[in-house]
Amino acid sequence: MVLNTRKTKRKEELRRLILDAALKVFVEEGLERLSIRRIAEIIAYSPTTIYLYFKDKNHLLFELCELGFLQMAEMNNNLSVIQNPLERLHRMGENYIKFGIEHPAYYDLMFNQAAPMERLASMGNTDWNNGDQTLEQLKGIIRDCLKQGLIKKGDTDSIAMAVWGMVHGLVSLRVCKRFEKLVDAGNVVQTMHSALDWLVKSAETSKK
Amino acid sequence: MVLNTRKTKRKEELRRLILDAALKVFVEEGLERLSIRRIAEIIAYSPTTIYLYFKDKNHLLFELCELGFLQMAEMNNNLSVIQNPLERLHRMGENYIKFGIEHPAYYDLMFNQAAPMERLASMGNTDWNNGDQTLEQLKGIIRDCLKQGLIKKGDTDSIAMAVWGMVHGLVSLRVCKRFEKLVDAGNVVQTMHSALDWLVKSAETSKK
DNA sequence: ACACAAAACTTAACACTGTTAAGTACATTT
DNA sequence: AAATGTACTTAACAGTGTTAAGTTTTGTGT
Repeated sequence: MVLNTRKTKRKEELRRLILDAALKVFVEEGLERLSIRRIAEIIAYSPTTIYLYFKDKNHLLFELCELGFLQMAEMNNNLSVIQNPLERLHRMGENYIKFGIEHPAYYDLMFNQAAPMERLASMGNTDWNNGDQTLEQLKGIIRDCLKQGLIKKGDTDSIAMAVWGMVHGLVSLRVCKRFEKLVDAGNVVQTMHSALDWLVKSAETSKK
Repeated sequence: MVLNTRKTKRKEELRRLILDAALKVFVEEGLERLSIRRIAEIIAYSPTTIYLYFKDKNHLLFELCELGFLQMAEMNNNLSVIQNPLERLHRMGENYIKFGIEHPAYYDLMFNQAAPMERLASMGNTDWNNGDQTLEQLKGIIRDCLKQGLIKKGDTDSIAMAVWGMVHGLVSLRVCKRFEKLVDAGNVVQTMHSALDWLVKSAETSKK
């Protein structure tokens, strides 16, 4: 028993070592430079050893994704203290943008790359826990906004997808290097925020 | 002179043959299966021949992008007949969604993949004509909306990025297979449209 | 302490990828 | 007919993910 846990612990340690090395490479050098052999080199093991801990590269990338979602969820811890649902919605959007700007490699992997989703597909798993969880949080906030009459009436799901779609679209354009070609490089973040501001303000019920 | 044009014509023909083959592969089998060797096999030439017509794979992909933008621009030909700028805005969004749904491989290449943009970067070209052109068209429509007081006052650029961001975000989530994991597969397109409807309605000045 | 079994790890290889240097075959010009 | 230039190919390099088979290390029971 004790031996068993110690054994699994050792296994967990190398697993973690692999993930850390992978993280380091793809954050510092980009996803295209993240190869099995490159990871192996860093942790000073043979490339094939990695396959004893991860079924294939997609599985490894998927777990990096999970780490990313963990970090994103952490970033949203500051939401609970905000009383006003509309403000909470606004802040969630700002958090999202912040995450994308600060962790573009993570973001790309979590939302743009095909590889991590292929892991899900290969296991017959049709739903996507991490994405769903974040979306549910967003929907909850929007429901609160609707309940309190802070935004105009509408279908929760449609509004949620509109809001998420917009922030994702902005971050995605930036991460995929389409944004900076169209807006002055210095203004990118500012433009993203003012677009979000406009959206929230548009959705708001005119109080008067 | 005549010889010269005939010669360049022959060159153009093989160029086009390569692009067509590339198009066929990446539309039917996906971008990851589009390799130089695969193209060469289809056109029955040696792989290296392709390098006589395209500097590298990024240049080839960039030109596929251009074809995509051409097609997208064609799709927007139906805008000019619409008198009401707000309706025109709405339709432009619908066109965008339609394009993304009908040509996911093209869309991925045009907006998500790094490769085509690397061509621009490698040539020191910092701006992005095709994207800019589409964005300018959008801005023009928004300016018309503002001028006629059809939407609430706001900065043209911010509104443009909000609108483009949203439709791009939705299409992008769908193309990258994040959408269908969160919404019933049958409802994807419908959800996208109702999100767009909500946005346009929110932006609209309440007439009464 | 020793033999055996199981776990951990490596070597070598396969089938791919983009890309380039060098060589060949053919058409055109002189 | 010889020389030049164009079009194309062969062979190779350096890299990728991945697997089968072999080796080394570790743990266990006697």
